[in-house]
Amino acid sequence: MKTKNLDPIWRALADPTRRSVLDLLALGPMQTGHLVVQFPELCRTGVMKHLDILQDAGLLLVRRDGRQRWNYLNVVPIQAIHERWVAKHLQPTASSMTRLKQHVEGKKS
Amino acid sequence: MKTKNLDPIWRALADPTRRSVLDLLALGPMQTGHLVVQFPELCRTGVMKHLDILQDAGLLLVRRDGRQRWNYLNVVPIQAIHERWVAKHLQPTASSMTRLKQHVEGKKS
DNA sequence: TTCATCTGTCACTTTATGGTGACACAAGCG
DNA sequence: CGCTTGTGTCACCATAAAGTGACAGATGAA
Repeated sequence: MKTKNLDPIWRALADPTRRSVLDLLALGPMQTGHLVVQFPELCRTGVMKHLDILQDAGLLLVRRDGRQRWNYLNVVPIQAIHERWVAKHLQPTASSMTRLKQHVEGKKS
Repeated sequence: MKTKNLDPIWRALADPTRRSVLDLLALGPMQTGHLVVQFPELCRTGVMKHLDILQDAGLLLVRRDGRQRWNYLNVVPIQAIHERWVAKHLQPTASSMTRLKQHVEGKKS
């Protein structure tokens, strides 16, 4: 497998509005219009631009049904960031999770 | 404890250069000048602006020694992001780590 | 068909961000 | 004292990004 670039994912996650969108989608898929009304301080076009960025990052999956568009959360990119960056930096600290993992695996080093 | 805002942390992590800085500091503390030469495509001022942003996010700790400044990596904000955001989103998927954890703990639910 | 609804797209403005050069300053060293 | 070294700071520029209104298209209902 080729090494995917994490930059678009980081960029997408940088914005608080986009993270709110992901939080909403974590509750279940939503159609665009219903997602827009969750952000009264923004216009529809503004929200849709955020959705585009999330989609480009692979965090948002889209399924069309008639004239409605359903937006799904995809956690795979989050997992990629976690495994290829966050975990790497937290490893030296020996967090509870990694310590537990090493304990179970029978400490190889 | 009051709920700290994660926004500056996300913003700091959004830039690839800043993530490279953190990668370097993960190897050990460095003084600013030595950090600057690691980025030949940037000028000193540019690197220092990145350091400022990292410092504001709490990802970078500074200790002065005479006319030299030593930059330290601080993983606590990364841990905060992991615990208060990443883990929350990865939980429903039951990643290998969490599945393992639940297995060991004797599946409470 | 006619109309309302949901979505897509375009041009545009404004603000934030990344990046640079110039200057200033204090700490060491001769 | 002078001089170099390592930082700090300021004004400035170019570009990216957030945000908006207007218009167009396609679907579904009456």
